[in-house]
Formats: sequence, C-alpha cells, structure tokens
Amino acid sequence: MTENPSPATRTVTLTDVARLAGVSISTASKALNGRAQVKAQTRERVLHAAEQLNFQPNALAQGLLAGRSGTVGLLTSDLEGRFSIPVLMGAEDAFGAGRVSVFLCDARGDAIREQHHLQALLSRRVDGLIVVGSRPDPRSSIARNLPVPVVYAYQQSTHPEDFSLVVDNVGGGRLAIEHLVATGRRRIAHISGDPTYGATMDRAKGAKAALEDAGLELVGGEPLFGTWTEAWGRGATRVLLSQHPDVDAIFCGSDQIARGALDALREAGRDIPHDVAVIGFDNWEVLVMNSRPNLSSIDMNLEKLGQIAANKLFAAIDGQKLEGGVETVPCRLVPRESTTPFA
Amino acid sequence: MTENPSPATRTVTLTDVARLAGVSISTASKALNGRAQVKAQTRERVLHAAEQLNFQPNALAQGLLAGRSGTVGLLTSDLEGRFSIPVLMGAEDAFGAGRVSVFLCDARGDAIREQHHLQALLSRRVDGLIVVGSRPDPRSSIARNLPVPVVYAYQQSTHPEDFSLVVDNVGGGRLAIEHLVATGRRRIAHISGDPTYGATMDRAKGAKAALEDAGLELVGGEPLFGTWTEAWGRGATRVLLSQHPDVDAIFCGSDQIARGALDALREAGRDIPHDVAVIGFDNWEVLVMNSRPNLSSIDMNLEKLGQIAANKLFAAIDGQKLEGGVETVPCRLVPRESTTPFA
DNA sequence: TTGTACGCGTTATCAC
DNA sequence: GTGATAACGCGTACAA
Repeated sequence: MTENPSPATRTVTLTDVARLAGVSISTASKALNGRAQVKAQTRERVLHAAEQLNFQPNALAQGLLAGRSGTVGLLTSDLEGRFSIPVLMGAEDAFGAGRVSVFLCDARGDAIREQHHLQALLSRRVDGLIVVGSRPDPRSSIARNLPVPVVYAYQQSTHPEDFSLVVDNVGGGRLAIEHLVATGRRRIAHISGDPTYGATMDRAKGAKAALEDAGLELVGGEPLFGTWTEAWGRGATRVLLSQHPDVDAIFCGSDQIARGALDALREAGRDIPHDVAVIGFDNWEVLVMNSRPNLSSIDMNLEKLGQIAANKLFAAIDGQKLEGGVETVPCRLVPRESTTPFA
Repeated sequence: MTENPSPATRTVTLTDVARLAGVSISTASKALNGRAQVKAQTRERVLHAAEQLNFQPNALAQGLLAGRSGTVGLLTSDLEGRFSIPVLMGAEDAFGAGRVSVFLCDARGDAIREQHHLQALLSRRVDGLIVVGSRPDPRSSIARNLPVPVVYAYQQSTHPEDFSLVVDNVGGGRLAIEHLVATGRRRIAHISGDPTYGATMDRAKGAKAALEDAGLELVGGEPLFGTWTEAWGRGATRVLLSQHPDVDAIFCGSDQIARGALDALREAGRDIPHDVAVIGFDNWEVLVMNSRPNLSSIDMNLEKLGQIAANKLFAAIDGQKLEGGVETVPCRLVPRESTTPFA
C-alpha cells in the first residue's frame, strides 16, 4: 500500500471555507446558498474563499439531509442495442448537465441482475427510475410499490398502474405508406421482420390502414415476414419481383431489410426510385447514409422519447401524480433519394 | 402539489429495523454487517427484521461516513458513437453489479459541458473517473490535481502524468496483413479513411511493417486515403482495379470502406474471396454480418479495454499508485468468409 | 454480548 | 447579520 502521492488535493469542506473566510460554518453556508440574511461584504469574503479552495459542496451530505439525492437510475437491458442509447441521451439532455446525475445500469437482459441493480439504485436513494427495454414488446413490472416513481421507456410495462412511453409503430407504418402514396405510388408491398414482435405487426397494421384510406391494398395481399437482415430483404425482394413484377414501391420494416431490397432491385435492373421506391424504418445513420441511393426512412424519435420520459419523471419527483397507462411518441418521416428523385 | 399517494412506501432506516428487532441501532448495524461480536440469535432477529421491512442501507449516509461513495464517473464525448458503449459495458462489467455504481455523463464534445459534468461528479464524491474519448487522437487533460484517480480510455491524454489505455492500432494493421499473407495473398492494397486521424496512420504503419517482414510491399506503394464511407470504398476500389488489376487482397481501414470495396469488386465480376480477399476494421456487427460474403475484420476489443480501465481505476482507488503513461490493448482477428473460403 | 456517544458535511431553526 | 445547535442515517470506538 503506497501512500497516495500527488493526485490527492484533500477534499475541502465547508469548514475549510468558513475558517479561511473567518466566519462560522452556518454563515458560510448561507452566503454560498444565496440566503438573504448576510452582509454583502461577508458574502464576498466567503465566495472568494470558496473559489480559492475550489470548494465543492458534498452532495452526499446534502442529499442525506434533503431526503433526495438529485440522481436518477437508468436501467437498460441492451446497451449494445441501438435503442437504449438515444433514449438515454434524450434523458440526459432533459435532466440538464449537473442538476441531476444519471446512474446507468445494464441488466444484460437478466432478471436477476436487474433486481440486483434495482436494489443498488434504491440503496443509493435515486429520486426516480427510467426503465428502458430491449425490444418493443411489453414486459412485467420491475417491482411494485417502489418508494420512487418509475417511467418505462420504449418497452411498455404490462401492469396497468405503470406509466409507459413507447414508439407509435402504427403511426410509423401509416407515415411510410402515406409518403409513398403522396409521391404517386400505387402498387406497394411490405417486407418486414420477425412477426412475433408486436412492433412488426403494429407497423403492418398502420400500413394497411393507410392503404385502405387511399383505396389501395398491399401488393400480394399480405406482408412478407422474415428476419431483420439484409439477406431476407434481398430474398424477399426477389420473390416479390417474380410474383408481382409491377410493384412500384416497397415499405421495409427495417433499414437492414431495406438495404437488402435496394441491392436486389438494382441487381434486377430496376432503377430506384424511378421504377421502384423504397422506404425503411429506424433511420439508422450508418445504413441510410451509405445506401445507393440514400434511404428514406421512418425515425422513431427515440431521443425525444427519452426527453419526454425524463420530464415525466421530473414532474413525478416533484410530487405530481404519475398516472398509469401508455403514451406514444409519434414517428417522423425522413425522406431521401430512395423515394423522391431530386434530379 | 398533490400528495404522493400510493407509490410511497416510506423509506425504512436502520432505526426501524433496530426497533422491530428490539435492539439498539449499533447492534443492528453490527448484525447486518457481519461483525463478530453479536450473538447468533440476535443476528437472526435483526436479519429477519431487515428482510421483513425490506431494509436498504442508505448509501449516502454510508458514503458520507466512509469517505468514499462507491461510485465512479464515466465521462464520455460520443454516446451516439460506437466506441463509448463497449468501453462503458466493459467497465460496468468489471465493477460488478451493485458493488460500484456508474454515473454516466455525455459532454457532447463540448469542453464547457465537460467541466460542468466534472464538477457535478466531484460534488457527488465519485471515487474515480474514466474518460472515454470520441476519437482515437490525444486530448488534453480533463483537469490537473484532481482528488480522485482518472483513467483515460480509447482516447489518450496528452499529459505525461495521466494514465491512458488505448487501442493498439499498429498491431491491428499488422494483424490484418499477417492474416492475408498467411492465407496466401501477395498483392495487397490498403484503402483507408481520414489521414488526419492518428489511428489511420497507425494502422497503415502496422500494415507496412508486416508487409516488410514478409518481403512484400503495398500494391500501389501507398495506401489510398479518403473518408470513412462506403462510397469511398467503392470509388477507391474501382481506381485500384483499373490501375492494379492483379491485386489479390484489400485491407480496408474500416468496415464501411470494406463494404464499399465488396460491392465494387462484385460489380467488377471479381469473386470474393477467391479472386480478391477483403478484410475490414472495427468488426461492426451490423456491417460484417450483412455483407456478401460475411466480412473478416479486426476487432478493437473495446469491451476488454473498458474492463481493464475499470480494473486499473479500482486498483488506484484502493491506494495503488497510478503511473502516468500509455498502455495499449491488442486487437483481435475475426476471420470470416471474405478472406477464407469455407467451402 | 450489547448499548451509548460521537462524527461524517451539510442545511434549517433559533438564539444572540 | 451572525453563530451555536440539531438534525439526516450510518459505522465504530468505547463503556457497560
């Protein structure tokens, strides 16, 4: 055990500041916190001393006394996934740098680990919790009767008393179709991923509804379900072209599928978007911006979802009742060259 | 301001436990913390009471008393990027669920916000800091003479007294070439990204060294530098094929570039890997697994980097001196079909 | 083996 | 306008 050598600028406390300023601890506290009953000159001395010593109030002590820590827990289940991160960023944004700090925990999809993290967070007296799921299907409550408010984001809770904030996948599917119809498409197909995902069916549902509104129906009658891969996008597109060569637009359930579709279309000699328009879902930067041509897509507004979740949590922490239920955040259309020729 | 209704199971303290168990606070404390001087039967009573009340020790109070909070700060600059996350996950892993909690802060590449977050973290009395950069080039110290140890991960600090842990890009470039040479390639080209990145030059340097060791030199003499995009990968590959049609392998500085190269090669009628082998860099799941064929790549071991960083920080927190300097973490070859025919 | 008393750093209440 | 004092919840020397 070597003695800690240079890094240690011993932690400075209010006592040090008070001593340097030649006042009592309580006066120093008042001066720093902008309390009214303190002479301007004294306040000046205290402030100066604090600055000189680079004083940082001990948030642990403040929290202990105040009964609130100024922290929230962010419990996610798929950090590696691309859903948690934007939500997390939105939340961090909404909380504002410094005012509230965020504990990040990744449960790796393991319920045991999740409970473990939950206990740790409660022990640290977080003022609230945001639970971010790994897939858009419902999950059970993380726990009942917690002493702090909880907001479920992206993945909704099955418990009716929990508050959840999720993506409006139905609306997203509708948006995609409306865009295709508005740009003159009439023979529209839908290629999507795993049909056991609720989101998959919701997007298809929105698409069908929008088609009906336009007096149209899906080419082939039903969506083509498969996996969230480019390979499936290519394969499904080839089948589609052979069975319905007159298709003039494809709504893909993900950007990966859409990239596969683009490749298959190009290799079949179809011009995009002239012969066939393609729109994806997710608006995943690395995919949409590297496509040929750039891929139109539906953005889930995850960052905004995170912001709203954080604000909801904020309100609840401030004592406002958090009503159970599910709220949705609308998707956003991001048109690019794969649906709209810019030439 | 509505009264907080049902969610509030009032926070239970050690006092409550002690009262229920019919002992003093200190005895309860000893029993819960496994201190020796307490009768087995008493301990049983206390434990039972704690469980019954679902008691969670207040970590704020513990931290205040112990002088250490059991938290660390993770200060990143590009959450949206794909570098921070694996590092962050590795760190979280190493810290162990619950023992240490992680404060996550994203400075969005803004120095002001970074200082803001730093102050907040110090105020919360984190026991240590990990600073994760957004690009692999050196950065200046986040601050000097901090009261807690700091480990720089992925992006190194320019200050010689800081400890940094970075990717061995030279070794990565070497690995790629050695793999190509070992699988029988002799006319190897290198297409890479932004030459103002240190990592770009390091990878090229490692590649050159490995080629020299094998008595070879780069096709075209020099690497082709451009941008980290598929478009550049396609363009550079076309140029390469026209100038050096006998090329039999391409080492690409990123997976995006490699995907572009794959497309251009296929469109030029070259079989992969029979005619030309392709290897990328980053091992970015969505890219390598959706390629035709699947893309061999160099993995930067970022998760392991995060783990090592966390362990280093741990040791420093425990009083071990953290020597300044830069340590590297070796890359890892992940061969797939784009370099090795499995048929 | 158990209980009492003190202190961690801060803020709020009450004397002065 | 300022300072002493009591909390917040916990761990630990010390006394019983």
